[in-house]
Order: sequence, then C-alpha cells, then structure tokens
Amino acid sequence: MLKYILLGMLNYMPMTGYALKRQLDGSTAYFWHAYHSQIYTTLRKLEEQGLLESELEDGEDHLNRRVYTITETGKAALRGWLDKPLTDLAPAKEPLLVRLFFSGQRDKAAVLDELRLQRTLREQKLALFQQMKTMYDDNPPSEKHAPGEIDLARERVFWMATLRMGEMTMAMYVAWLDETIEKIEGLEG
Amino acid sequence: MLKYILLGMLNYMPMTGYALKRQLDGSTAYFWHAYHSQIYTTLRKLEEQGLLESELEDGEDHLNRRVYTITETGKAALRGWLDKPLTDLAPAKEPLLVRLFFSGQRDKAAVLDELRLQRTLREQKLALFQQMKTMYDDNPPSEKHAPGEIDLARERVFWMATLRMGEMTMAMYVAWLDETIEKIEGLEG
DNA sequence: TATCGCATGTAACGAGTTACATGATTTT
DNA sequence: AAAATCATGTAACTCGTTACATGCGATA
Repeated sequence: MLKYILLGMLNYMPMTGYALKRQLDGSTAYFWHAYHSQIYTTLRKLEEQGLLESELEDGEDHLNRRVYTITETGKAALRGWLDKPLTDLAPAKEPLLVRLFFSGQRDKAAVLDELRLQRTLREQKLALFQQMKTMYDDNPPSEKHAPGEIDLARERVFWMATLRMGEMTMAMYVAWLDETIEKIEGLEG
Repeated sequence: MLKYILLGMLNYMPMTGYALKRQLDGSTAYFWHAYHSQIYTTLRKLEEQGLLESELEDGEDHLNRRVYTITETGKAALRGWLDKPLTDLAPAKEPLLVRLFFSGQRDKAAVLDELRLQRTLREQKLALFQQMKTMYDDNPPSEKHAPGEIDLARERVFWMATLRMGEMTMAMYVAWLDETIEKIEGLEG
C-alpha cells in the first residue's frame, strides 16, 4: 500500500524521502502510517522496478538529498492500481477493542483509566482535524488550472473527504468511549 | 496481538485451533482478523514458550484434534499484558481512504461506483452487528456465577461494548459515504 | 460420487516495526 | 557549545498474507 502512496505523492511533484515522510505525516498518516525506514527502502525498490527515478541534488549545500521523480511506468502503475476498485472491506485491527473484549476480569478502575486516556487522545485528534479543516477552508486554491495540470480545487474535495472521515471517526470514538465508560462505571467491583 | 487473543480465548476454555478460528470469526474478527495459518503457527509457538499445553484428543472419531489449554504461565502473560494500558493511538490503516485521497484524477463514475459498493458492504455489516446485538439481548446469561468462575454477565458488558463499536463504526462510515458520494456527484466531469 | 464442512498444517513471500547508525546544518 | 532539525540509510525481526497440501466424515 505504501508503494502507491509514494507513487501518488510523487505524482504531484518530485520529492526526497525526507520530504515524503513529512508530507505523509501531515496527510495520509491519519489513514496510513509509515516509518521513515520503510519509506526509504520502498523508494529504492520502486526505483529498481523502474517506477521512480532519483538524482542526488548537488546544490550549494552538500547534503545528500536524493530527489525522486515518478516515471511514465510509475504513473501507469498508479493509474492501474486506482482503476481496480476495492471490492471488500479492509480487515479491522483495533488494539483497544481487543483489550476491552478481554477486560471483564480486570480491575474496573484500571480499565476506566485506560479508556479515559484514550478519550483524551481521540479528542485531541478531533480538535486537530477540525483545525486542519478550517485551515483548508481559509486557504482555497483560487488559481485556475492549466490543461494537463492537476486541478487543485478538485483534489481538495477528495483530500477534504479524508479529513472529514478523520473528524467523524474521532467524534464517533469519543461518543463510544463516553457511553462505554458510563456503562463500566455502573458495574460493581 | 493475535498471541493475546488466543490466550484470552483459551482463558475461557480449552479449544482446538479450528474452534478458535470459528470463535474469532464470530467475535474478535470484527476488530482483529486472523487467518487459520497464522492461528496454527502461533498456537505452536505459544506452546513452545510454555504459555499453552496441547493434547491430541483421541475420541471415537479419529480426527486429529489438538486441544489447547492455557497454562498458569499463559494466564500470567495475559494478565501482564492487560495490566499494561495502551498509552497511544493505534496507527490507522484504511485502504479506502488511501485510494480516495489519490482519486482526484480518476473517472468520477468509477469512484462513485467504488464508494457505492463500499456503502452496501458497510450497511450489510451494520445490519449484522444490529442482529448480533439483538441476539445477545434476547439471551441474557441469568445463571449466577460461582466464586472463582468467570462472571458471564460482567463479560457480556465488555463484549457488547465491542459490538456497539462495530455498529457505530459502520453507521458512521455509511453516513460519511453518503456525504462523500453527494459531494463527488456535484463535481463536473 | 461429488461436494461441503471439519481439521491441520507448511512454505514462500511481502509488509511493517524497532533498533542501530551516521553526519551535516541550523537554532538556541 | 549543545540541542534540534535535516537527511539518509541498514539489519534483524516479527507479523501477516497467499498459496499449497492433505485427509476424514457427513451430506446431497
């Protein structure tokens, strides 16, 4: 999956591995997280496969900045992947729910502490998403796009949809935690 | 993580790998999915580590049924894990959002088809969760539990909370899809 | 007799995580 | 002078996925 995220990002513009890491942390990390170690190795692999090309940027500073550019083959691979729709649900992986499922024999106070901490974390994320949405709304890309160029106004609709999902997910999670905390508080012991 | 799911399940009663697979598919799979191949290999590993013991059940039928039982060491490992609370958010992995993020240059109709299919799938899951909740509610475990035994009524509160999460997640997802589909329908091209 | 459900496993691969490792530049 | 940020990578490991493989018993 990371493969296509990298191709997708480099389809907007050439970038270094480091820039990609920062870019991902500020956008796709909310629905697909990756470590820098995996990013660098995947970039090398994609270059070997001919989907990317790289150049050591020898500017004034002599930092070893390797800039990756997507190739035509890479663009085709990205398009090919996007053209094959998802036909099933992604298998869920929710550590907190695993823990809660088996928490019947745990100390009630400990469970509540854990849930309340999670509530705080989710609420922080919720605030972050709301802030990001506002930032986006305040900076609309008013430029008209040239033919052949990427239509940023259109892209924004899709990016905003993922942000909105983040917002809704966190709000739902907080609501569920409130409900669950209340139910567990009602238990004896 | 699967390690603790298996320990958690076997903490209720001894079971075969096959039974565990079915058990998981009917409960924890909604927040932690696993293939049978991984279940069998993990069970072997846990036995090597002394957290489980197994016996070939030589009953009337000569099916090679290997029944796993949790050891005291296994119970301690499970408790130890449950006692260490989660202090962070699980990194998200949402393939649909990855695809949507990079779908700005895709054919509008193709994107809508994909989202509508996902809507159907989530709605089916939603109906399933609601049905499961009703089933649970109709069959309350009224037996009093003996001291030292597992309090099923209490367990149920935790199990129901995970079911409720499944329900809320799917409802939220459907609502988000409706919203998103509408926005994309409004785009030109 | 053919297929379905029960029952168990291995092998190869790919994805993802954690830890280790280095060195330059910029800011405090 | 120290700390933070920029910048890139490797190695070992664990986890997860896909495919392959087998055989019994019950049902259709």
